[in-house]
Amino acid sequence: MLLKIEFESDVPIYTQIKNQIIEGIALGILKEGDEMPSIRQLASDFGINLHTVKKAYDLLKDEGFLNVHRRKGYVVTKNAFADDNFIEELKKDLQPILANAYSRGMMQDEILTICEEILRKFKNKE
Amino acid sequence: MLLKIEFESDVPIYTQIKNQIIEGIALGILKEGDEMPSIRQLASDFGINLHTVKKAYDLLKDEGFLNVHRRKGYVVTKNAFADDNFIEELKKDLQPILANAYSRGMMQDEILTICEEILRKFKNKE
Amino acid sequence: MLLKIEFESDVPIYTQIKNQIIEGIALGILKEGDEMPSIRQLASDFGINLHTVKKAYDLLKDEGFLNVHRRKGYVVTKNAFADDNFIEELKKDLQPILANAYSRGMMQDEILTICEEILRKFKNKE
Amino acid sequence: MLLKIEFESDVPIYTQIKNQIIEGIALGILKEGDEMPSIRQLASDFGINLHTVKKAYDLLKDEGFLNVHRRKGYVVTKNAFADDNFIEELKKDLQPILANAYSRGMMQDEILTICEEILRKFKNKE
DNA sequence: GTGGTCTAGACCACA
DNA sequence: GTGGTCTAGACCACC
Repeated sequence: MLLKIEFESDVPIYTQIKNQIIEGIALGILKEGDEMPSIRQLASDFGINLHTVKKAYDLLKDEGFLNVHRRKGYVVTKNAFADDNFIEELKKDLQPILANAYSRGMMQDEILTICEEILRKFKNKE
Repeated sequence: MLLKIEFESDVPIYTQIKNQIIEGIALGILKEGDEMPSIRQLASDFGINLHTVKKAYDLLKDEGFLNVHRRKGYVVTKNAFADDNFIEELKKDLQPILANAYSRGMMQDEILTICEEILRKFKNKE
Repeated sequence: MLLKIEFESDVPIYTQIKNQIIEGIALGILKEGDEMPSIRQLASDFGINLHTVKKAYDLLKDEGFLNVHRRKGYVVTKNAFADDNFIEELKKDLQPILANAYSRGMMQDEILTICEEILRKFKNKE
Repeated sequence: MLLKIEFESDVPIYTQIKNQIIEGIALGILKEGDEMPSIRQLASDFGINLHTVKKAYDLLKDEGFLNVHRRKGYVVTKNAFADDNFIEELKKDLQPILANAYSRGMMQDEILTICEEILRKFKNKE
């Protein structure tokens, strides 16, 4: 699992970490049961503060992607599921992004192809 | 064009305005040449600050969705286009959202269908 | 709304704050729409750190008892409801406490009476 | 007596052990005079540290639920009783839990019924 | 060793 | 003014 943090980005560091871990799960790089690097480890690896890492981990825990094991620390889990609420949020998140692409002249198919490309990289479910 | 502002959203108000105007363009509700309500008008309609509306309008101007006309005020334009930079950004924006949906157990097809649904609402280009 | 913090308690300060706010809602002292004191305000009132207060507020937000309004700050809301998950948790929380009382020789009725007393203080729903 | 330890719970393991033993007593599974498994035994059964088990046992001893017998090891006893202090603590523990349930829209009767259900499982005193 | 809590203080985004 | 993010560093609980 290789994280890449952009310090100049306007997206918060903890969000970058969170997103990349979720992408790691989608890509099959991170599997259920995998132990995450300790908060302090990851923080020192990237030269960031442990609270920043903790916030990312805690959000992932709240969403059901991580669990805290009393001995192993944070562990990948898969309790997150797509309920109706999530689907609603998903649409709300996608809508402005897709609208922007469309309003810039892209065709529906072009946009769909990009979505497909991204999804194809994700590991097929066994 | 009906704007709906959620004061308890974590999305900044100026972003909400900006997004909804872009969506209005995608949906065909706002067409090239349409005059936007004045900053003062819109601000007082929603009981928000002038600066907030101006920030949204200015961002839209920077992106090529609005123009400032000396007499008519802000006017819908269509100078925004999808260059390589934008496509890169688009992918970067979509990736974490799609990964999240996928990691929650949704199938690629399900996710694509949602994208398609959203896109279908947008007005076909004449 | 009067908060009382016990610094020598082994229950974390942010939990004390969180609990008392929930009790305030149950008692009818805090009503939907009420604006909470600002993070900094409450922190300085009690001589504690603003992060501690923020953690309490954020937990309450996650549970649906508070919302962040862009102008008013944290506001009492009532999105929290008792789904099956909550009921499960509730039982899991109550069980050891009630077992302890029972194992110390209290009769079922005695224990129930205490629960009733506590519940009776809560404001009847209109 | 079957213990079940959740390593990913936020409840400390020694507390889980302690609680389940008290519940065992309430349920009548553990009776006065019963010999507990040895610390070593229990620790190795669950792959946990000796100190963790010892801490649970010692706390139970302090509260009057266990006694140390020179030969038999830890033995169930029933010296624990509900003095005024305990009743105070009991109320303090119950209040936030019940307030939470109530603030989520449960009716007083619903909550009481749950308490009753739990209590009913406990063995009637002979 | 791990995570959990709390402090003190800085700077930024938003309205 | 509000909350949001990040840092640096301390001390504790648990295993």
